[in-house]
Amino acid sequence: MTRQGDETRTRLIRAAVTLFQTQGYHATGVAAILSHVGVPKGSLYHHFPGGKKELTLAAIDWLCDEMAGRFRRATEGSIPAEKQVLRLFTDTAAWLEANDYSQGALLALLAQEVDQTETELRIRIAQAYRDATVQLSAALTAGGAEQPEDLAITVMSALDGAVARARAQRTTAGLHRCGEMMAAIARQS
Amino acid sequence: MTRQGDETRTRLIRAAVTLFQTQGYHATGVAAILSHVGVPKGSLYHHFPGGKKELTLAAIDWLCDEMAGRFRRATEGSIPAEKQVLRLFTDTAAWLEANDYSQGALLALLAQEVDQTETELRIRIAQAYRDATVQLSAALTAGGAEQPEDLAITVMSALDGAVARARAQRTTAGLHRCGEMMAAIARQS
DNA sequence: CACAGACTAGACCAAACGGTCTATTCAGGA
DNA sequence: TCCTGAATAGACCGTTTGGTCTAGTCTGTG
Repeated sequence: MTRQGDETRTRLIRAAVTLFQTQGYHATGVAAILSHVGVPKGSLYHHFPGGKKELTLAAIDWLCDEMAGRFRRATEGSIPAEKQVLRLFTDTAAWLEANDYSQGALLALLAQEVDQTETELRIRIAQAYRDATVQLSAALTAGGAEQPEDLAITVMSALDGAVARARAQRTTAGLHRCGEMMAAIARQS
Repeated sequence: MTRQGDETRTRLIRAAVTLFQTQGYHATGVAAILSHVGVPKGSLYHHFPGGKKELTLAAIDWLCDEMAGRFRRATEGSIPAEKQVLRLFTDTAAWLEANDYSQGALLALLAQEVDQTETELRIRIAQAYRDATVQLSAALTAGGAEQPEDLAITVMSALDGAVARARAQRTTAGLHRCGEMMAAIARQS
């Protein structure tokens, strides 16, 4: 099997995720991704003949897997839904602070940035939303939530929106206040 | 007073808001804004010597005024907070459908797209968030909410996040489900 | 050792980007 | 009427964009 090749491939994907999350899709040129990885153009178009678009699709898949893993891990301990929700917000807040607000909510970003005519990308993003919802919903069910799917959708939406606000204000205060309110819903539902 | 001039100025701002909302900041070139208004480059740089950045600042201010007006109007009738929240979501859903999901949550978009080093823009966006929160908070207080500010932050965040999801999925289902959950919080808080 | 395919390397391209600059048109006051 | 400054008009500039293409370099296998 290709060793060096696969390594380069995943490094490109991870760089794309990182850079898309910091500045968005359109602001991130392929040159930036390349220089971030330290790889010439030929490599990118070897691994992703479809160019930036194909790399983006791979990046969405990668993110999807990561979110799924994160939610699945939350299920294992049978933590109460309320705790799960609260932790989702506090963890995200800590993550934002740790990287000085340079990262963000990738799905929400792409969902709004990507042109509606780019059907392939749009559908993949929609699918990622669905997958994440299913995973989180399962975790919340295990945590005793009553309306797990509605709760999952609401929590994810609030989280995405709160991340955007936090980045502009460079404070996680709103994220924490939002998290407590959402935890309160989880307690009663 | 300049008549034609001011007209062109506001048309440029409105076009910027519309286009930023559909494709984001970086995907919208000045040429696109110009051709949307039907005005040559000279006019833009006459009214906004600072170029794209200055136009964006004006666009944020414009949006800020519109949001403020919208929330202030909600205060007038002393509508229960629960109804206000629900209507915020249903109105937004209707708006999204009406323009075929071409528009979106501008503040959230800019907050995540704009580089952290662009301090001036970032601060203006943060200020817009604050202003909107104060206005919505006031409306919710008039509607009998107990923790109006926390509720305002949470509702705004959920709304922004739900809009992003709705655009990717081209459905307002999530928006409505999210809206009902948020209305439930408003009822109890 | 040799060869085939995976992979790297970067020069090169047309198009589009934000922005500058000069020329021209237009309206209102002296 | 003439003049002045606001406003329009668009050619033009250097840079950067995503993408192509041709060479060259590894590496595992026969």
